[in-house]
Amino acid sequence: MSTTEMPKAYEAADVEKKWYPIWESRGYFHGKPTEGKEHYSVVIPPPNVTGVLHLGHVLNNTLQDILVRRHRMLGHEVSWFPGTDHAGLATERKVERVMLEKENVTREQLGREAFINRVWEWKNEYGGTIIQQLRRLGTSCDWERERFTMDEGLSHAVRKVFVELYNKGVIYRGSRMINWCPVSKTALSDEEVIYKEINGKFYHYQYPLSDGSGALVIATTRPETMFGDTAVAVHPDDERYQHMIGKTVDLPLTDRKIPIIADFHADPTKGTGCVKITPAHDPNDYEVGQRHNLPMINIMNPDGTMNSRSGVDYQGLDRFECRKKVIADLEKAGLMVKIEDIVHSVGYSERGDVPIETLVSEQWFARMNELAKPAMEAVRDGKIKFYPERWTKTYFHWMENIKDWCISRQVWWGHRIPAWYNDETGEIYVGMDAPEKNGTWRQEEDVLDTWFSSWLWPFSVMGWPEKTSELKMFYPTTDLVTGPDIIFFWVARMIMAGCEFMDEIPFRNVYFTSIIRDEQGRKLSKSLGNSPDPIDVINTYGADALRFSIIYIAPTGIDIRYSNEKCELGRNFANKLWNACRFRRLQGNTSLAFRDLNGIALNKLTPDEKWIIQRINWMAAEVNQMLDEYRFDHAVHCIYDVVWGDFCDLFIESSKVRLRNGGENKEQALAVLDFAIWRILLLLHPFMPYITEELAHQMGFLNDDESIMKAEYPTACNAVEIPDTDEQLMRLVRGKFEIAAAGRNLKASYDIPNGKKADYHIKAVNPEAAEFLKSETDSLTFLVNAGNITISLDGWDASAGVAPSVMAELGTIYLPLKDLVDVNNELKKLTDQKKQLQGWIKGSEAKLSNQGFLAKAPENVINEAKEHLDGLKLKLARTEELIASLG
RNA sequence: GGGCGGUUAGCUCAGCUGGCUAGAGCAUUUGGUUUACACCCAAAGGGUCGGGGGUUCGAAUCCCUCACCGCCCACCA
Repeated sequence: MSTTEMPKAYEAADVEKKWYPIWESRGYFHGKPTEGKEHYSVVIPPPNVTGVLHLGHVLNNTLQDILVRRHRMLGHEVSWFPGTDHAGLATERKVERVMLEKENVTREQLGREAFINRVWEWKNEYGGTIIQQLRRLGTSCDWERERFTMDEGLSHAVRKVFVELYNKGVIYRGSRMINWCPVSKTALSDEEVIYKEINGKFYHYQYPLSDGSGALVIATTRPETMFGDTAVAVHPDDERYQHMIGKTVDLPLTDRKIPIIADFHADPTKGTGCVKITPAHDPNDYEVGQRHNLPMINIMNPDGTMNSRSGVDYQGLDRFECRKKVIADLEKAGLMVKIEDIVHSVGYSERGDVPIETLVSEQWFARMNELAKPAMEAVRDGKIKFYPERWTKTYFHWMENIKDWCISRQVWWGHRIPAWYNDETGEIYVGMDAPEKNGTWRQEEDVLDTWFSSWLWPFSVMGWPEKTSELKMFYPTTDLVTGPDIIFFWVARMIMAGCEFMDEIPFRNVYFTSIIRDEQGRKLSKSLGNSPDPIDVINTYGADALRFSIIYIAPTGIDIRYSNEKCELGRNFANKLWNACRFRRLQGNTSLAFRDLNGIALNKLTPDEKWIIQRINWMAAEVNQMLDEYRFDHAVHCIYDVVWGDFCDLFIESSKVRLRNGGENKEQALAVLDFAIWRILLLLHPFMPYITEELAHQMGFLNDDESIMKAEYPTACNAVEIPDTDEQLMRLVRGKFEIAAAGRNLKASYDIPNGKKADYHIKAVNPEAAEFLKSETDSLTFLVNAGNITISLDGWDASAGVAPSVMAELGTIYLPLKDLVDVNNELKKLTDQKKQLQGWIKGSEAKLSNQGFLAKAPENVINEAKEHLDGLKLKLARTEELIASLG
């Protein structure tokens, strides 16, 4: 135990720096598979290896750390599997950008192999940033088990899964309509496309009939795609165009003729009812093309410029430049009819932030509908539970409509698809390693979608496909904590992968975190500049303060409005706790024995002491229950209220009397303080790991080689039973504090400084209250900072001077003020009070004379209502008495 | 178009399966050098619980409906 004086204010920085390395080096974070022990495990949602910590990570990882630390203290064998994600496209683009800025080199100039080496170098140098930042937060990850999605082991798992699914026919290669990002020049999955409402134009223009009998007017938002048109469609039942079906039109700006076809896709109520069909560049048109056997003309290069099929005048133009030229040329040709303003949604690439192109391309896909079935069942059966439960709805909706997953990406950084082509024979070989057969084999250039490794994470981190003891003891994991934004990307796919490859769900509970927004409700983003750096916050307020605050303000299931100032709450709380401990230290005699009330005769405890022990017991039960229900914010509120409101404001204050008096009482008081503090520190540790560890040592509760991390977590089961502690006693203690507050209130109302001692009289409501209050006179005198307090069953004798009063549960407290009080004022106050009481009584009586209420309300509610009415009547009587005494 | 969430004090939010006079923090006002803490203490003011309807003895809470805000999915040639 340190013997140095505790500073007046808690300084987080030094404490945090001190403890983390101690915990880590002593191996406290490491979980070992152990037969016969209860195991608890969590896998981290692996942050991007290029990432830096943001508040989303803070919330997410604090929640996991709370779960993990608590389970460790409950005596379970715990492992929190950490790691990072290679984040294919994101990382590739980041390194590319740095290379371009610093050396003016593109990845193409460098070549595939050299570029990949560069990414590895970059990863090795900067990839640890977020991992170090997580340590600052205090997360107790099992770092010995840290993994990276492109580790050899995990890559092996990816290849194995790919080969297996290919052999089962789940994975196939095919030419399909996909989402294409012209900036990243790669295919994207449907989930990587973000739709934005944008202001656009709706162009109406003519396609002249080839026989010269007139023209069709079509309407489109994308005129530049007309070079890929292979038909114009009208609805089969559309009267206006019946006679034209089967004819052809001259496609303007080209020398092609295209047919007019009848297809129900054409909506007579939209635009002109005529729609141009571009099968190679629009999903709906693709379907129409399939139905009518239309040719597909791809008119675009991978970078979004027009190719030679667009004609010499347009080829090479960017798609949006081309649009302008097409419009101008149509106008020149006199074919443009009108241009309308329109708001429509356009798909954007998540990474490139440019409009994507839908086009037909040769890609690798995974059929998901069969994989989805057992995964849906697992959630439907309750084997996997979602918190909040409503997210199951989103899950089912997606799973029921699941589409094939485009898993190939035209980037270099990632798991290269284990497929080889023989150009001579046209064979395709898919296997764990390159084919040894004769002939020239060329490996597939594409890599897999990042999520194709993430979906294996819960078992690949444990060494799958090897049959490891980790898998045996830690799989399935218990809890998963993640954001609802990746329910499709990750959560659903992990469930499918677990069911498919492990024949077992990957986790039992999924807790979906809130999304953090700024004070105006906007999403946090770098470009808006409204995304605070958590490391700055930690430096300013402390990691514990950040953790505590963010949980305190995070409602379950709805968005959080965050601002740095809100961390003051956690900082202030930490400081409050620090000073409560500091107060205890200043009393001397810290003893290890006291933390467990050893050597203290429990039957001699004072009512206050019994009361605080009960409160602590209650808090322990409550916190555990709240955490079992994943109601983190409630758990934190509960601790805050009991520690600040009950322990500091009431108990510590009232204990000062006993401490001052010394003797046996003092030792007992110290022991109860120690007991309360120790339990508070234990309960709080998962939320505020640093300060609780520091204080546990400062207070002498632990030896230097011990840690609060390894102590037993308080629960309802290990609560301390205190003799002669019933509800009635609790009520009396509460009542005493209430009277004290009433006494202070009187001083404040009459502008008497609290520092000035004043005499009081208390009229107790009954002999029991009188007896109790008398036994607590010292305490009351101190709490009110009174001179002299008389307690009896009689009211204040007004002949001795006017005494304003306040009523409380246990009695009425009078502050005799002689000439300082205006009697009329007092009378008015009391008359108002009387009126108010009469109003309440009237309401209460009305309720109790309501036959319906008496007949239908449950008995306890009726009894409570009666007691309440009695209480009101008593107060009214007391009020009338007071009025009479003044009159 | 379909789904989900939100609307309670000036602000941010509690309020569980309906049941005493709807709570907390911040902010505001007032007072305070009581031997832990001004990152503090004491006290005060402030809400017809988004509108309307219904169920019920009783509704912030359950149902219907409308409005507004936000998110997700589908679609918008």
